[in-house]
Amino acid sequence: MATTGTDSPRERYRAQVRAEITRHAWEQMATAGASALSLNAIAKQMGMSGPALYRYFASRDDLITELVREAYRSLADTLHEASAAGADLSGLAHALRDWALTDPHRYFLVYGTPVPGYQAPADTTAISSEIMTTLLDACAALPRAGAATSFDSHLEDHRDWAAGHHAPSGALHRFLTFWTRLHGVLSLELAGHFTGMGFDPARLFAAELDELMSS
Amino acid sequence: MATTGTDSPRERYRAQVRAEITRHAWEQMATAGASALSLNAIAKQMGMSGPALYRYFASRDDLITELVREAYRSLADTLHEASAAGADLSGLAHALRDWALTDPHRYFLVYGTPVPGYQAPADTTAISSEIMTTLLDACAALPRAGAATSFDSHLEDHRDWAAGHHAPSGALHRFLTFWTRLHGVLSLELAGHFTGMGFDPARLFAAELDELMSS
DNA sequence: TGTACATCAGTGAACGCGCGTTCACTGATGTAC
DNA sequence: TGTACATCAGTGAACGCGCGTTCACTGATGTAC
Repeated sequence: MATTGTDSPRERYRAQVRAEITRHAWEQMATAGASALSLNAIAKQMGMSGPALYRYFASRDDLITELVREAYRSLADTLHEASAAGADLSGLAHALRDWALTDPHRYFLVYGTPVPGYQAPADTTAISSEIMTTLLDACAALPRAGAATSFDSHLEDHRDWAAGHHAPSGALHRFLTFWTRLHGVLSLELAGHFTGMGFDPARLFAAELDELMSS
Repeated sequence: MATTGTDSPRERYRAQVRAEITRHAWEQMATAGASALSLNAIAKQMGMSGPALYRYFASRDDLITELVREAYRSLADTLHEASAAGADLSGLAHALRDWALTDPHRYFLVYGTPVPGYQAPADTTAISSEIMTTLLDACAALPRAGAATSFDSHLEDHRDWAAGHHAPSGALHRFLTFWTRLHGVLSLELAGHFTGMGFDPARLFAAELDELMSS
């Protein structure tokens, strides 16, 4: 027993090839879109035969699931790191924006048009709530300005989703507006709906963020 | 010359069949998603052979283009009608929301994840600016509250997109926040990102709209 | 009103294509004594 | 250190499938005199 099962040469090799497969999958997605993802095309690009990929992924759906997982994991890590480096809610917003601009297709795979019939695996919802918690912490750390609204009290009655988090309902509300407003700007920007309009989307993002931080 | 060329029986029949094709196309889209749209499947559903559809659409891309056009046209008409019936910006927001909830796939076809390589035809951008104009009118009709921001003056320098509209930059700003914020809530709601969270998305939408109307 | 002709909707066969996936196999890599 | 065996990555052939699209055709509908 020189090496453990999880670190044997073969396991390491497997992990490398798996990573190379998903790397090519991301490239192909950026070129042809999420729906055009093809195992055979990826194999060809890697100089392998098509069936070879079945050593690494049980099916095409399995590969897509892995991509979704990678996308969630990457965003959660990005926010964790920013938070650990002392970023406040504004810092997290910029980390989110940078992450989205780095690879728009990755962003859309998580927050874009849903694929009918595709059901996200359980562990991605766990990562999703990691992301929520990080953002909620940052929201709760901000001083509360303005009076409580009727939506605040509605949230007080429906706060199960903020699993165990003790943030006041004002922070929950701020988290939701943070999420929806920044997603609104980002997704329209990434989808190209501002191209040709002339103004700088980064400044719209900044303006929305300003209002979020001071409300 | 009993009937004009645009109203001959044959032309009328053509228009009917075209409409039936797009009707089935929308159904298929709701079931299997935009990328799974298939001419052969539509033909089968209509009890026709596949090649028959080529009398009505030159190609699959041509059909998709028609769907995009229909979606834009439908939204523009919806907002026009609401506006003509005396709706203010808040009324337009509810018309938009109702329109989106009626057929989420239609909404996503216009504002969702872009299909790489697909270029919208010129006339849809014309309809798109009809939509903008209607919303801008409603924004300009609202009293301006709050001081001008630096983003307002940035917009003053880049207002070409508001083609010929004489709205003050504050109205342009309000239009952009209207668009991005409501799209943020709507798209996340329609994509199912709020399911299981417990709160009522309609109330979040209303809360955001309240803030838009009073800022 | 009736006949001759043109238009055009729809069919069925056929094309090439790339897809996901299976299967039996070869050959290299790692393991056990 | 060397041999015998097990594991497993990758291949090539093959499967059935549905796709978009073309083509030559039939038959019904509309038009012109």
